[in-house]
Amino acid sequence: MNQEVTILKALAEPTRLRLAVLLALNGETCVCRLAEALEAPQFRISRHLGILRDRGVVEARRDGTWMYYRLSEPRSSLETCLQGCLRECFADDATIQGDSARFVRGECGAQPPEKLPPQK
Amino acid sequence: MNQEVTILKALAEPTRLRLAVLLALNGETCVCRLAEALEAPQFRISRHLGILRDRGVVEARRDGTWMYYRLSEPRSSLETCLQGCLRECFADDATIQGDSARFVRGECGAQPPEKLPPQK
DNA sequence: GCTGTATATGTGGATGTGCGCAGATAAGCA
DNA sequence: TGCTTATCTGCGCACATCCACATATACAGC
Repeated sequence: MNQEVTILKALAEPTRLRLAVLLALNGETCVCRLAEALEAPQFRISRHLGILRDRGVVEARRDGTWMYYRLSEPRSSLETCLQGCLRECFADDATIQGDSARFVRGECGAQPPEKLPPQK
Repeated sequence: MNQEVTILKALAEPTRLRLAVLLALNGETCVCRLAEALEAPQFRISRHLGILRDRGVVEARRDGTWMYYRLSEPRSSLETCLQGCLRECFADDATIQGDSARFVRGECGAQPPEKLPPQK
């Protein structure tokens, strides 16, 4: 029960929900691209990714200077269900559409060469 | 997006999550039975049901002195998905099992005669 | 009207949460 | 070593949230 509440709390915040949806839709992504997509200052993105990681929603991988975040493997049926929601229930949302459009454009100056494998 | 965050916030609290699961599993229920099942003071149950109603998660019906609460019809794909989670993802949870056991026993002194139709 | 039962709400206090700023850390490279 | 880029974090402020207590409302029956 506490675990479930923790996960719901993690997603019940606009910045974190947008990050989780982007990661669900696009797989492993670096912080700077996420900051760009959300048009939010990098320290805010980093802070919220830290919270998501703390609560087991995402995992991180360092590659040189870059940090790549992705959704964790679900550890409960609730997590499985919620990840399904993230992928399927936000297609119509205007904010998410804007985030995705900026994500695709990806003006993020320094992309490390040929990384970013599509997740799973 | 705001709507979605509002609903997640509504469920991201232990008392409210337990209430929502009970309503998802048992349909329309009066406040006193919910208070019994959760072993929580009535004013706390009432307050949280008010919050859930405020955010569109549940609806209420008055019958004399009693108030009956039930889950609202889903208004978005996220709500549909979450109601599925409420029904299916908490069977193993110890807290929920305790709530359900007390709910079935239902020592709630005054039941209004032959009400409580199974939901939907 | 008055009384009792079921439910809701105003209040104050303690705790939690998100924000921005500024500065810290970490890795790559000259 | 020192400089740059990418990322993280300590701090203080503002505001939201949860709680328990006490009180208020709504209805039923006398």
